[in-house]
Amino acid sequence: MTSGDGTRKSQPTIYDVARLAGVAPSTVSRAFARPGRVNADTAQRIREAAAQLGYRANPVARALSTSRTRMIALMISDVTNPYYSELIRGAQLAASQEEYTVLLTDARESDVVERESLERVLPVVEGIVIGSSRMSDSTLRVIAKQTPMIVLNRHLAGIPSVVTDNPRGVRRAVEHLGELGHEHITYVAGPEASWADGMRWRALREAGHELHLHTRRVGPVAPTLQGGRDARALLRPHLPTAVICYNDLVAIGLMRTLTAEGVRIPDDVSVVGFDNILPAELVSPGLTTVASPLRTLGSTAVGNLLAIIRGALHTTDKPFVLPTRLVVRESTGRTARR
Amino acid sequence: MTSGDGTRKSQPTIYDVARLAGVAPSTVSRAFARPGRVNADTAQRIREAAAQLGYRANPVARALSTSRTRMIALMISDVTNPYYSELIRGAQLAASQEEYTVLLTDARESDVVERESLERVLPVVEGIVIGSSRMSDSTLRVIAKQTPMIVLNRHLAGIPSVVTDNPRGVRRAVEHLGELGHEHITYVAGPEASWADGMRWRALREAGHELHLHTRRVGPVAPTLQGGRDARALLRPHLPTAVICYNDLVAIGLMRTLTAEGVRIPDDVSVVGFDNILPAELVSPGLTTVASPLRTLGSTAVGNLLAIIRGALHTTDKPFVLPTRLVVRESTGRTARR
DNA sequence: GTGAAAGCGCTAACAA
DNA sequence: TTGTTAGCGCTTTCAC
Repeated sequence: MTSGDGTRKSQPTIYDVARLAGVAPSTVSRAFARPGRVNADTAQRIREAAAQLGYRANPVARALSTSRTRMIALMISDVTNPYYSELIRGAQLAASQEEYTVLLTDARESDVVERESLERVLPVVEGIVIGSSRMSDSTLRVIAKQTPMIVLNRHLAGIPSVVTDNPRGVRRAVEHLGELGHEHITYVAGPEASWADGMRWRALREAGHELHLHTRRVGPVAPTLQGGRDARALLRPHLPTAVICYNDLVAIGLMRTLTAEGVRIPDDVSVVGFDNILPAELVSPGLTTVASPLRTLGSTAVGNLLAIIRGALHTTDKPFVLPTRLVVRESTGRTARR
Repeated sequence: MTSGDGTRKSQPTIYDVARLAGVAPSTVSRAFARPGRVNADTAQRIREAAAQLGYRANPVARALSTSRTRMIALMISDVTNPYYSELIRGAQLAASQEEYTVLLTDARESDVVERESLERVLPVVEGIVIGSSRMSDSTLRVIAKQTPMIVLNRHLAGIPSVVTDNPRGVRRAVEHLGELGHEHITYVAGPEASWADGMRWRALREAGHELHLHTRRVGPVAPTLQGGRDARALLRPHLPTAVICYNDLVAIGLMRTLTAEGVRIPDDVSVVGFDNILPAELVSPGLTTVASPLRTLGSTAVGNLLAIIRGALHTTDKPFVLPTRLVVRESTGRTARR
């Protein structure tokens, strides 16, 4: 079969190798799959023949008969968000270690796109990690029934998950702010559907209570730069001295708006984010943030997924918790006011 | 076949649908592939049967018999680099429009990883776009012989490519600097293997010549933040008043180092980058940069690739050129010195 | 240890 | 227009 410009020489098949090596095709197959079950010298002949012909197994054919494609899907809401860069990297790392390929499905912040790309990808992959999704818990459960699945930063009873230790991270941030003399902390909330958002706010309230700091919640806003800009309006009429934002993007958007108004950070207001994405260290002042181990998040998820695919029965229903740490930069400081 | 926890109910096949609809399997196949060639009511029956069973064609089986997987590969050197975020987005956009899936292969800045992931992915895809690659021209040509291919920001005789209009962009940057009173411009070079680097430096020299500005080249440095930091040392003993960097990351790295030293930007030195990645607008001062239409770059590449796959004979050998534009922010200004 | 043969689910001739 | 029949390239019993 030809296509495009010119003829593509079709790859040699297992039959070509078999003929050249003087064995049956099934023996060739065996030689690759279970080298132990074939005579040493036969195997040698086969390997030589294969090398000579430049034989490469056709993964599609293999997948058809074994129904193992050696592909997994990673579903995220927006490739463009720096949050996912490191996560993708981690996922790829873990996958390639076991010779798996990861199919990125980017929802582009749209649920119809999410559905479509999922449908396209689902029948091809052996499992899926949900990096983020707009789908409801029940929809996800339906899918999990069909294919191995693991979710990130979300808790779904019965479905294995990997999450970051929000409570501890928040606690550290609150302590930090407390030490700097702040008495009130305002939380700028992210999407209500976000499990992490709920966790963060709850942890903040609790930590505030324990440490005798007042906490308040405004929002929700979109988890984007624009969301951060929008948050400015929610901070009127009295600008708080300390605010913790749903994520770094929101924090950065807010900081920029504030700075443009002439508000000084951290002198007038301290700002804290979540995740520690690359821009957090690039902006001025540098953003203090509760860092997630993004890369590890990706690799752990894939590692666990692969284990499940291999047949591991994930006994525990508890989420796999990854540690966070507070990265202190210049966006937080002792308040001049009050 | 079961796997993992519990039994996965196997998907209905074309045979199930055929039986339920009371037709031959091939008719079912036809009904989906060429609805025109089947009776309206037969088609209707088939569709109903399929819907009732929840039938979904098995893409693997389809791919095996047609040798069309509806997948293409996008090869990049580093997912973590913000440069690729928008590019990936564009590629996905164009691909999903034609119901193709894109396989991201991330070289992680390593040539062995690049080779491996390419090998794994090549037999599965119908074509490949080279976003960036360490491979030599001749190696790429060998691959191009086997599969449709399109390269970005690189010129390979006989292989279709999409590039950004560096000359014009550089020209605009130089004019801008000239208007601000600068008389010397230093170029911080990127990787020597980079085609874009050569283009940029050459265009800079030419523009400088025409506009009677002195130009100088230092480097090369790595195309990263660290590269930008390293570039600082190359700017001794006399800090130039204007520098153009290979890309935004280098420019940002350099700016940060400079700022940390107390050098004022743009008062002491003006800095220009390339690409206009997200952080360029986030840093302070905002980075003046020659913007590439990143998303369009990705979508154009994929669009052209898909056209070739469909059998378009790409008559022209000339690269497809995309326009650039100068985005002026705060990192450039009138020099105080001289 | 090796070969023969059937089959994975779909498409593509070729007949009818 | 529809059904019949071979495959696509590989894996996997099951004999030998």
